[in-house]
Amino acid sequence: MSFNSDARGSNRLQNAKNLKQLAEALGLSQTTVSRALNGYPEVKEATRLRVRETARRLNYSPNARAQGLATGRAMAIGHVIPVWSEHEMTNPIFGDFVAGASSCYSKHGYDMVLTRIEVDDEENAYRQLVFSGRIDGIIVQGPRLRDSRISLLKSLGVPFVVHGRSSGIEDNYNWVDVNNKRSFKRATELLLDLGHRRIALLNGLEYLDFALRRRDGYMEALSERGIEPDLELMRSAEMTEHFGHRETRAMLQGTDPPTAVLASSKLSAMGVRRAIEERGLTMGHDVSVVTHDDVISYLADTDDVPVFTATRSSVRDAGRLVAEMLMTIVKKPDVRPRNALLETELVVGQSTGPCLSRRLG
Amino acid sequence: MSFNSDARGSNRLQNAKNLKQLAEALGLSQTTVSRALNGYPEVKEATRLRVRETARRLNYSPNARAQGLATGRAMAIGHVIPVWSEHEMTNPIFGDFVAGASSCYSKHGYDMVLTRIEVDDEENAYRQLVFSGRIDGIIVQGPRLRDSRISLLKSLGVPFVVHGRSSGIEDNYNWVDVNNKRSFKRATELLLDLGHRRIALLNGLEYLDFALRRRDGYMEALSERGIEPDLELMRSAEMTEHFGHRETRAMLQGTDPPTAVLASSKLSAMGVRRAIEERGLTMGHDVSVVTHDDVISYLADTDDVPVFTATRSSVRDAGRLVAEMLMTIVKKPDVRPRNALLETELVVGQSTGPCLSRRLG
DNA sequence: TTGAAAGCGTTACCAT
DNA sequence: ATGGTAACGCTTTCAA
Repeated sequence: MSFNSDARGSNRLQNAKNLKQLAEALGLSQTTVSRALNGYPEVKEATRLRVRETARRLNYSPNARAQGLATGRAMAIGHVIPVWSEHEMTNPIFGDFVAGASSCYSKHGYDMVLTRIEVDDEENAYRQLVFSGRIDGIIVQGPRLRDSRISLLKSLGVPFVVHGRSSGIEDNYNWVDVNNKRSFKRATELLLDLGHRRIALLNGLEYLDFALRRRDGYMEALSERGIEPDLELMRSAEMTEHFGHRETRAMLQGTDPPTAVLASSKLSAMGVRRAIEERGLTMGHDVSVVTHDDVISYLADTDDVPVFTATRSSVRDAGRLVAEMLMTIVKKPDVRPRNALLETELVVGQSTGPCLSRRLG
Repeated sequence: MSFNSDARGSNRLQNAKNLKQLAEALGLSQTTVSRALNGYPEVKEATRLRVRETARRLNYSPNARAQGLATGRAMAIGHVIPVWSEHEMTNPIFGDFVAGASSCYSKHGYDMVLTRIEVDDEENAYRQLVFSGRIDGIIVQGPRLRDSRISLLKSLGVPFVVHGRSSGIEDNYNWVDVNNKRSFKRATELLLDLGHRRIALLNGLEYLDFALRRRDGYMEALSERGIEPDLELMRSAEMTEHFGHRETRAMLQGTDPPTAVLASSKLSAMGVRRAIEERGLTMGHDVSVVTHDDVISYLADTDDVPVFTATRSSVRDAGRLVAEMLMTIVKKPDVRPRNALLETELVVGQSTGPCLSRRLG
């Protein structure tokens, strides 16, 4: 019946699975169709419209692999989750950070590729990732002290932005960071001003650079007031609820317990709270707690109650910012390294908040 | 100077950027090298070893785009973040779920591609994603009532697994879900057994299927005890801390406040707690709170204190399971639809826990 | 056991 | 303004 359906109604095709079919249906060459679709100026406006319309009607959508092969661009950014053999290191902030970053990418038409990389053969894995051609740029998470990835990625010639910094690296590189040292110094000073002398620090894993900076700030504040740091009050591990609970309990059972706790994350602060309440003590009365998530700004999230927690949106903003920076570099690779130091703001309302209320001494 | 460097020291190349160069360095054809690297049986073992060694030495790594173009496989799985124009819907569980899933993918050598899709033109976006060839399979998150994506993806012929279910869909499809209805029914019954009659439900957005199921369970438990549900006590929105705080405060200010709150997420439960304490009431004494994250099992996370929270690892396990299922389907597309209903377990320790302690009546 | 050559779906260069 | 054709880097027949 429908013999020769090709010659007669060549534009009555159901679907165009590739450029060739679409071009045939239109009676145009692949070249022209490609140009029309990609907005090249040399194509007649009428043609462009007809091409667009037909492409839509035939449900055509380009093959990203082939596009990438031809252009050298992958239209995707890689985020790497470092995996230690011991612990999995799931960053509690991860979700919001990713949400912010990916919203930026999608604005530019980019995708986000998540890869887990074993820290053991990191070098090889990054090399493979870069040469696989799946990505155009990389976000480096959780930089360590003198992190070797920075020089590696530089030598590979791939655009990258580091979320955080790596102490001990002389080279220039792109980074976005929070002023961890300053904010922990200020938080410690705040507690000192309130009369506290036994201030505990529940820090993240101290091979991560941000944790080192936080400890520095804490130590500096103490030493400037002539207070000897007590190693009993300085604990460091993955920032889980369990960690906060365990260490706080241990410290409260000690001979000279802390009157304040500086917790490195919201999650561990929850554990701190639990330990305090278990002991029949009251938060903000018997023991003060200051939380610090890896954030841009500390905000009171309602008008009348000051709380010291990372707002979800601030983390998202950090993701967005890092991504935005990478986008500009990817699109214009010859820009010089840039960086942004986001000052942490401690917003303290009334001293009647639930966490931090008691003035000692 | 180094003219003809190609012919003389052909295997003294620094790096092989593609198969061609590697083959030249080895004095073999691309075909043989490809076969050697991909473990085809017809290649001599000595050759394979030599090829592997040289590939390593010359830092060769295959181009995934070209591989994908040639094989039709992308070695990547797509996760879609649905975006409503109004709110961004960042699932608090997202991070751990992704961590679990990606650990499964990496075990199989797959990557994970995150895409944001505007709910407005969902159909088109999914179609593009599939035909772009960037992915071999899709994880569907946050299914709605009679979710149209299921039939769409089926018709597109792409392997997919749904995290959750969609009520009203007759078709078979692959899914992994928690027994939301049953667990909320049991949680409600638990509170009823303790003598509570005014039980509030802080539910997630009720166009999401899981929230509907939870409400069903809550309602069924009430009706079986002959209790009329009070719409004043049933609130539904995105599960944020702010939501928990706002609604709880409103309810506690009402004429007939609840004596117990069933919160749909840990985050909103934190808000509930804050509202309770602001009012000078005590958790577990004046008001009981049961939290339910979207989890597999409810576990007491220490030996001596029962708490009703989602453990992070359980969410991770869910991600792993969903991914594992998709992997088997992707590798063997002709398997029949399968699904898994993960029973929620309520572990209740002593009734002396911080959240749920008071026996009324 | 090895190799030559034809795809895979695009884009980009060079004509016209 | 449009078309032919050669890349892009790999896998996979088909031959030898």
